[in-house]
Amino acid sequence: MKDINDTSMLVSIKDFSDFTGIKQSVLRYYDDIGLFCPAKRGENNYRYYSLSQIQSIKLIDMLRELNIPLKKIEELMENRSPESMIEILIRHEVELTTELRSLQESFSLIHNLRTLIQNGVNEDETSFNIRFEEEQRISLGPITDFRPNEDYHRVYSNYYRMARNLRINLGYHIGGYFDTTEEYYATPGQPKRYFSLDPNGLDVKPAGTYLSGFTRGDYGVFNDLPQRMDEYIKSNNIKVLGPVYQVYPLNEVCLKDPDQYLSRVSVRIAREV
Amino acid sequence: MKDINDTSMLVSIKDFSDFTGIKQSVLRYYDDIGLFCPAKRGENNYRYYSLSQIQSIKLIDMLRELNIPLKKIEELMENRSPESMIEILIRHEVELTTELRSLQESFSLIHNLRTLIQNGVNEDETSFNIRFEEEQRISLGPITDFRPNEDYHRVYSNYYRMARNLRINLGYHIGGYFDTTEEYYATPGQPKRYFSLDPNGLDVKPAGTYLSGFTRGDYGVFNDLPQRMDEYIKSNNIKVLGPVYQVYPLNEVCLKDPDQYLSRVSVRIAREV
DNA sequence: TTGCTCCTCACGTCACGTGAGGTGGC
DNA sequence: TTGCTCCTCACGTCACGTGAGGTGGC
Repeated sequence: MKDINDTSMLVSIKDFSDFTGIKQSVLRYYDDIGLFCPAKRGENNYRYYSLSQIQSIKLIDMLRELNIPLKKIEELMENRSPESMIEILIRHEVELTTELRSLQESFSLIHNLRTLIQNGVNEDETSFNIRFEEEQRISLGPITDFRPNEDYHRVYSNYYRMARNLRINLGYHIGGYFDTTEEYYATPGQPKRYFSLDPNGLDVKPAGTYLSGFTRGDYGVFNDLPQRMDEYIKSNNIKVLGPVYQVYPLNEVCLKDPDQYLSRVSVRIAREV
Repeated sequence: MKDINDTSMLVSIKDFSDFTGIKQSVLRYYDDIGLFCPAKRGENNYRYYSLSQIQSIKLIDMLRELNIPLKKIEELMENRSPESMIEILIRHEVELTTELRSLQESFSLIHNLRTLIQNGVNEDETSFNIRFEEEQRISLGPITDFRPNEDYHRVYSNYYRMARNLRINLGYHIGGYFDTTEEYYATPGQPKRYFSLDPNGLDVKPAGTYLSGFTRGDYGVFNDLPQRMDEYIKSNNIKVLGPVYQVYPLNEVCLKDPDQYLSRVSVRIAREV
């Protein structure tokens, strides 16, 4: 007969693992390094955990999820007191909020990227299309300083360097911006500015009706898209309003062959009547 | 003279590391295992990364943050296509939302715990106090089946087992609940129910004025608190309204010595006139 | 020459995961 | 006896981190 008072609150490693979701191997490891030991050892050397230990291991697991090294956690649990615990918990409330913000950032980055790729995949890239587009937040970079006939490399590099100082998030897709279609036709490889599709950006690509055309090829390759767009606009009597935006819905993020990259050039136009 | 077109978009490992926030050692490691290689190697074997690789490494870093093994990520980048990328991104948008939810859960767990401990630390535990308390969500467990004079061990264990099936989160603090003060005075070691301080719980501890008393000691120890409370209520002519809640603001989570655990018993009363 | 960045190679480390081989209660 | 859970010990592994020792351009 066992002493009920002693053992009914004690559970085997399997049960404790089931209760808490912490793997048995992890529990054994924590015991080995002295971080978290079972309340009791049986005569057969079995580990027995008390139910009230659940809250402690949950706390340890949370601190570990916050990437605190086990050594630190051990130190902390060794010297625990209400005051020190409060201090630690406050610190991690703060860290958790920044964690949450960074996860939300990741989410919007992934979401943005997917939407962009889907746009590239779903479009009929052989012809122009006209569509209403919602307002989109972006980060516009400074005015570029292209020399005549210079390719994009130097200026684009500078954009990257400046972007860091301007706190422009370079994880988002980067595109080219032109003030007018004329500017685009004249120097299609030399955007007036670069911009980042950052949903927290301070600038905005306005909502409106946009005309979009496509072409395949590596960065800097625009083929005959400018001429085609000019002709299309003229022959359809389209009234062009806003700036021109160039993005690469399909680039090295989802393609290996640069010749297959897909760029889209879109310009805001007056709504058809 | 170097070919500007070839190198101006290329940056050293240090610059690339600075741009992206990915450590040099990590970049070398990714190159070693073939996950992410520099766009070019110099004649001196230096690694040169192209700026357009920033988006790719950002994506890789995000996938890694989602705990995807590098082997999988490599596989994925190796066979990347717009379609496969869209699929992966959608899957991780879903995972990120559950991640976000679990972080929020962690946050409320930590916040709850801290508030509880702070209550324990800040109170004058030698006397009773009367205070207004906000409504608090909780998860009430089923009615307990104590035998006469039985201690809490068996019943409390059963609560834990049932809690799992009832989807009560055992990470939150657990307390005892009594319907009336009489019930508490009669059997202070045998709550009518147990409950969890789960902010997503379906039950509620109502807002109102509460009388609280304290005592030190291990789980199940109540000393003379019931008598003291009875006397206090009678001699101050307090009108008792609601149920009695018992919690342990200071327990093994923040203390090593069980004799120092602090329990608080609070009961809703009519507001003083 | 000096300082700086870069390289490879080898070994360490952190937090486990995975058997292998054996015990013990129903 | 069988199946199940538990144990220890040793080794593997994943994703790096950390020198040691050496190169190369301004």
